[in-house]
Amino acid sequence: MFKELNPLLHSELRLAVISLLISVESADFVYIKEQTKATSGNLSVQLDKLQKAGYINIEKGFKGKMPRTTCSITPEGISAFEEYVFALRSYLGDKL
Amino acid sequence: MFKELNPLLHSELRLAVISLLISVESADFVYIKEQTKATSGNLSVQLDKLQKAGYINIEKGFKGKMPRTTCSITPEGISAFEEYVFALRSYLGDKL
DNA sequence: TAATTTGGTTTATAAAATAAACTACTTTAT
DNA sequence: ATAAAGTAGTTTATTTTATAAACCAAATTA
Repeated sequence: MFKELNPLLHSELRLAVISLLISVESADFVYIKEQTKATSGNLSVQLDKLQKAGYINIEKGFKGKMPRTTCSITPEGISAFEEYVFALRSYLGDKL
Repeated sequence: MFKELNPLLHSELRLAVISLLISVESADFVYIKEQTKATSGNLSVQLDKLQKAGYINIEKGFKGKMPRTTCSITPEGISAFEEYVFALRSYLGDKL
């Protein structure tokens, strides 16, 4: 009846991050923070979880002298997102 | 960019309950428990939250001698669900 | 009448989200 | 040169949520 919703993606902020990254080659911390309106702390924690799950890559470098954290989605991240959306349908009926 | 997801509905079990109730006139505790595969404790707690939010009605009665808890969705529950689905779209792009 | 089952509720524990505080540095102003 | 303010985050602490475990009352079955 109802399919399981991947708890890693069933989180407003993590879902927003994945949703953002899926349509773009990469995005940095600051940009993601702006788009999602997350606090730095929350974003930092959630990016970590997504990375540990293998859903995103995080690269740390510098833009000039300033630190820069760049994120991109992995193939596993893409398929996890697609499965999540598929599972969601079982909850939304014809609404979606 | 990303719309806020009503946290009361952004919960696997509560979403399943609402999803179930929206397509039916009413359903009792045992039926909801079966369909959602929830434990009694979890279901009891989540039904309470939905009721306190005004999203569902809970009627307690008896079927013969056995207690029976019957739930139905309210108009507020319906519109909250519809808004939730609408907000979700902002996360799902063309996937849905 | 003694288990066992049904239909739950309450309480305790674990996990998650969020916010606050902190670190390390850079830029700007004095 | 130094202090103040800003950038880019991380870490830690607190609150909130979700889940599970334990419990309760009544009914049914053996």
